[in-house]
Amino acid sequence: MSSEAEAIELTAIEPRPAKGERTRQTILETAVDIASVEGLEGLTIGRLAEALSMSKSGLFAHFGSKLELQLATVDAARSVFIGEVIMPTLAGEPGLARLWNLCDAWFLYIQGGVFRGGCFFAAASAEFDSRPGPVRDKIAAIMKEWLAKLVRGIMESQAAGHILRESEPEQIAFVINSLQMGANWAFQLYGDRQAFDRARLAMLGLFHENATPVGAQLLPSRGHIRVGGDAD
Amino acid sequence: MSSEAEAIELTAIEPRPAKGERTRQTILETAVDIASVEGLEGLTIGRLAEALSMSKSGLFAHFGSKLELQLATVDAARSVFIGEVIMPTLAGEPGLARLWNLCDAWFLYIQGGVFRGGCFFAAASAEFDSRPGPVRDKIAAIMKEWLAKLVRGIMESQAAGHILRESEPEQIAFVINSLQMGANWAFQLYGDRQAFDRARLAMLGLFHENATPVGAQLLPSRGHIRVGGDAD
DNA sequence: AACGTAAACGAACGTTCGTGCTATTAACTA
DNA sequence: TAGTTAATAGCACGAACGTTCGTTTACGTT
Repeated sequence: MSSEAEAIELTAIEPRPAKGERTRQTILETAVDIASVEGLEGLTIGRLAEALSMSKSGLFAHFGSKLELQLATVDAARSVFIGEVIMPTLAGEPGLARLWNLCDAWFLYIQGGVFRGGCFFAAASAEFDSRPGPVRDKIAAIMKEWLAKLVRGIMESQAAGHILRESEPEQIAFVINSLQMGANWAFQLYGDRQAFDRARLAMLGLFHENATPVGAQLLPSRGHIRVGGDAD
Repeated sequence: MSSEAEAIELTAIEPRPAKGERTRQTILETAVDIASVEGLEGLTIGRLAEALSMSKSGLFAHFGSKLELQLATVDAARSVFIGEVIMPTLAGEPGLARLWNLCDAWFLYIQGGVFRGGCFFAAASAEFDSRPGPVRDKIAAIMKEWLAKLVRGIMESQAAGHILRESEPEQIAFVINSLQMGANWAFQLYGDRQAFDRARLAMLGLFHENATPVGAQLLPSRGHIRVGGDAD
């Protein structure tokens, strides 16, 4: 883990980051970009160095091993995800409206092409789901964070009286996540932008099924989502 | 493509397959197994040869290039999928019952561990969705076959009066596929067998939403599916 | 301005990758 | 059973992999 870096960051009284840390950040930005397309194994030190116009060895010294590079890359992707999806939806009071915004932010995150290869973690978990080790563990933990975030949002909506108490939060979270996976899959493989409308439509249906009357009023009307745009 | 092999198979009047074809088949069985775990890029000629206790060059001669090996492997996986999911559900008359059986066969195909790495095509499409070329094209085409199969099943159910005419088949097929992706993802990453129950439950809900009264009677009752078993 | 450290480089390592050759063995045919 | 073709092995190649080394450049501090 990056305990060393964090310890340094804590002891230091926030000076402007050292040269090394700055390039490390630059490296990781490119690493995330490459890994989202080529995968975390396809992310090669040589290729990464070439993309950054620096030497393999100079780059390598920042991480010490490929494994550490992969872990750092996953961490960097997590930061991007948090900044892109989580942070913008922290404002607003807990409830169904905020939950919908969170889900919507996820779609925007994919549609906006934050990662060139689509959802970084969908790709990474597919790549590492059969490769035991620290990388897999980290990816699994991060995705659990996301699922837990969804579950929490659903429970908050229940507490606010927006979602039926008898609905099971884990079940709803599973379906939300599945629709996101499905949309990302269709978009990546076919460039199908309709998939986002389909997923949103299905998600709206899911929410309406489980919403109380007061909760239902917080959702956009079904008519606002039209499945159209480019097929194939 | 395997046009050469097919031509040979057609001109011959079905004698027992020649030695070459037999070993080619053996190679592909192992190739599919490895690729489902390590991916189609991780499927290395050296590793494959070692797993089969044969020489790299001897194995290589069967395909002529890595690309052809990958294409043949994808084709072989398709055959397995057809034998495991499609064929068993060809019997029975078109309608909602058969459609449900088809979806159920898919879950059994994953739960049964037909491929060690889970759904071969889910893994393959995630791996190649950002790598243009013949392999990607083939995977995309095969997955389109599957989606088309689902759409056809839904349309047949509409024709049989089991599914509402105003329901859009493509939308339903998208959700079915998403739930399958989601279940496969959760099972591969967390070993979560509950995910199958969750996906089945959601799918049953989807079908009930879109079913006519007569169609609804063809579905298993919601109570038959209990979410339980091992959590992670 | 000079020093000490941190960062980047260039070259080389042992492997493994995919892909050609040329033999040699095994399988089918006459 | 002999002869021919098909199948497999052996070896070598250039390139790229992750990693290590010693050296050189650049930065940050007194």
